[in-house]
Amino acid sequence: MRPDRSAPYNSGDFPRVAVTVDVVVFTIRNDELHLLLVERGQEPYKGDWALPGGFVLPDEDLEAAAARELQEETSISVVAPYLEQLGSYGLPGRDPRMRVITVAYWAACAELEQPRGGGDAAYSDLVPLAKVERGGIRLAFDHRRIVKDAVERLRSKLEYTALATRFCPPRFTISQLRRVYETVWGTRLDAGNFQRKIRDNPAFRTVRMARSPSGRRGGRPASLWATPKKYNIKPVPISPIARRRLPYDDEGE
Amino acid sequence: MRPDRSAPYNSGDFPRVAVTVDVVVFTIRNDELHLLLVERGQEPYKGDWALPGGFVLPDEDLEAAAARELQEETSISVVAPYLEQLGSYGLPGRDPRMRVITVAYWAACAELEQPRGGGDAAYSDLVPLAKVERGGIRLAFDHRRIVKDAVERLRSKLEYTALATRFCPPRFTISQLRRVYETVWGTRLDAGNFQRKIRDNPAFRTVRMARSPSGRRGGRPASLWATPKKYNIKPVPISPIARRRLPYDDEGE
DNA sequence: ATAGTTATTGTCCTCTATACAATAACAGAT
DNA sequence: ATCTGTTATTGTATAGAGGACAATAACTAT
Repeated sequence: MRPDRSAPYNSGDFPRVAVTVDVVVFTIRNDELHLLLVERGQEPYKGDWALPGGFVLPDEDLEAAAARELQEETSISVVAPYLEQLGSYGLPGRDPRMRVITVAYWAACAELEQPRGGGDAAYSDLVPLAKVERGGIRLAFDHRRIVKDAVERLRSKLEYTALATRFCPPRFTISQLRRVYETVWGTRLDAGNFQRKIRDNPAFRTVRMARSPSGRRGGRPASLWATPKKYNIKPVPISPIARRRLPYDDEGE
Repeated sequence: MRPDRSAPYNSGDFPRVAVTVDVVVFTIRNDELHLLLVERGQEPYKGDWALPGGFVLPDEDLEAAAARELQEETSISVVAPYLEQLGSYGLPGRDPRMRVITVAYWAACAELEQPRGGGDAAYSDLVPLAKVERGGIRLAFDHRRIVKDAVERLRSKLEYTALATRFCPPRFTISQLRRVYETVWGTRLDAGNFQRKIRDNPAFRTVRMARSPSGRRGGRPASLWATPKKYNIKPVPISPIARRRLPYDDEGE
């Protein structure tokens, strides 16, 4: 007997579930991809790390809820974050207390301030993704799975959008942008070819007459580029070593 | 005042929402892309068409719920359907009766039986997508939006996966496969080049020694291919006229 | 055998990605 | 000022992918 969608609702004739949003917040710090996590102060999973998140409010859109969680956890310093829905996770038992379905989002932010420890929410911190992937961090609920999916989405999205700019300040050089790709993909890219890719791609825009100061060690000053408003760009593989693909592995029929 | 995720739950301390799944079922019939829709027998939106869907049961995974809805609506005839989560839709007010968040899925099926009219659910039918896109079908709730997103995902996914095979019977010819691409994308593809793409792509597998009978009008018999187990393939653009892309349109900075 | 039809392979040509070399424009030391 | 080291940017040559279109193969029907 399933409740029929087309029947009139009687309050209480549908299963009781709670809906939350969780956000995987990515940022780059010291040329390393980081994740924003909060330490759980309560059971279950007390002492483990978790994604920032919480209930969706009665009159709040899902994306608004995700944006709110992002704001609450990162204070004022978020400059034009990119926020996208990742998917929903609702395995029965993923939360031992009750049926909770979570709508996961992920965000890409330029340099974040160091999260202040306590406050309303639990203690929060930026954690290197490498540490999480290596298993050096205990994650609550099914958050490891969510992080894994988010990372895959992020890496893949760099290939065919201008999203990488969201990890950069409003004005940046092509070298800085290249570092983003190299950091997120864990590869090295040919500087010359990368330059050309960006220059010729209409999704990326240069700022006239603007040049960055030369670095501490000299070097020709680079011209400055600005983050575009939209992220979809011609699906031009960015790079010489375009992201390494796993070998194809369809086993038999 | 937001309910804090890390606080212990008291039953009732979280907002009351219902969670449903809706499924966008695609199939190809007579070289035309069709959608499975059900006619609503109750208010709201009585008489309009809606996606098949319903509540998620208390101990049911989201994907299981979607698979169940797909089964219930298509009877036994679904051969190895492809089912994937599309995303969640939860704008307050999308259902006038109460707060309902729906997790949308989409499916690609080989030829379906003609849906039997009444039964447990409302009257259901296969509707040409073209008719929906043209506005010739009134869709309930935000289902038009969901369909739009699903169509975009489907079209895009054909580009870099072997998903198109799911619209074919277990054994098919390359020409049949090409018709799938042409139908879904609304384009014409060069038969020779398409042939080569499939032949050289390790994701697609031919069946040794098997040949299709020649058509009613003669013609060289084609060799037969089988649907692969996995769908991810090298991201080789399938085609000469690889799917038309919209021109890039980032306006100013 | 001939014509009509569909499947499959060949050919040529253009465009793109890549490796790698060369040049440009700076800082700092001499 | 000149030289050296460093970073940015442009050039060049080559291999490969994708596409237009021609040619061949293998059937059915007459």
